[in-house]
Amino acid sequence: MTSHSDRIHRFLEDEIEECRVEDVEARLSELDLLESSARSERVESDLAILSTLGNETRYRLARVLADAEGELCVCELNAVVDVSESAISHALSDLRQAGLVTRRKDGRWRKYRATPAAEDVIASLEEVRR
Amino acid sequence: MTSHSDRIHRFLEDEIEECRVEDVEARLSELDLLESSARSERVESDLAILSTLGNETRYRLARVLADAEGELCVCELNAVVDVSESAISHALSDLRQAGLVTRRKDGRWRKYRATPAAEDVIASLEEVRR
DNA sequence: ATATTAATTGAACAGATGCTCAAATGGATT
DNA sequence: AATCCATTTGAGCATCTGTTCAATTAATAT
Repeated sequence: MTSHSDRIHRFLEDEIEECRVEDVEARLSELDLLESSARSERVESDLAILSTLGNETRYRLARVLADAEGELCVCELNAVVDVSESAISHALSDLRQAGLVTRRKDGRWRKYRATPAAEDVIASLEEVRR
Repeated sequence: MTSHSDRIHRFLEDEIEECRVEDVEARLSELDLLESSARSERVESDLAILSTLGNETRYRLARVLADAEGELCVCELNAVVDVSESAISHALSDLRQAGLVTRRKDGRWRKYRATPAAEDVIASLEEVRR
């Protein structure tokens, strides 16, 4: 920990003319503030969303559901993503847990739908590409 | 593959009154269209962004950089994220490869900055939370 | 030139992840 | 109730990931 402070000290000496212990401490607490604004609750939920979508099978399922603008049956998703039924079921379960899809039972069929969260994140990626 | 078609056939029989082979084929090609609109080039870049941000160390670094609204030195990031220098360096390298941060050399210091891509995706997660 | 320091790179390894197979569940039909 | 079928669940396993340690690179200072 002290080695961090030392390095910050030398860094600040390069950046500003004079650097005192107080300056280092001030900078460190600014940085702490930036970090802590990433509240742990939020971090957890963001990480769940990002890491869940960061897998090809789950990403494709989420995209198809978002693009479908309505519900799709598991059997339809099965026809579209090329892994086993079991893998799709696992993937949908993960997506559901991350709040990215919802499920509705309809007789023996199960119908899934993308949530606004999934739509927003996917839309932002579209945005990123201009 | 035929088992998929069979299941879709039964599904469509449940959904609409009459279901012919053409209906199944029509539905399958609609689904194919949805899937293929996820162009492979795009899929690759989206997956890089999502899976890169979907790790706590990299996510925290990206957030701090995005919130900083300017560049930060590696030594500053080091003070903020609690893993080894080496791990931070690896993480920054991954973020850079995914187009989420840029690097500038300044003497012996290296300064990183979040890209608009990182800012957009992180902002969309903020949005998701209302 | 030599030493010091900031940052990066590569190897190695523990732990996480994502898939498939087999079995289980629960609705609908006979 | 017995069977069929869509989907889910759990176990097992190969692969991928993320970290640390040790060594390296490159810029500065002595």
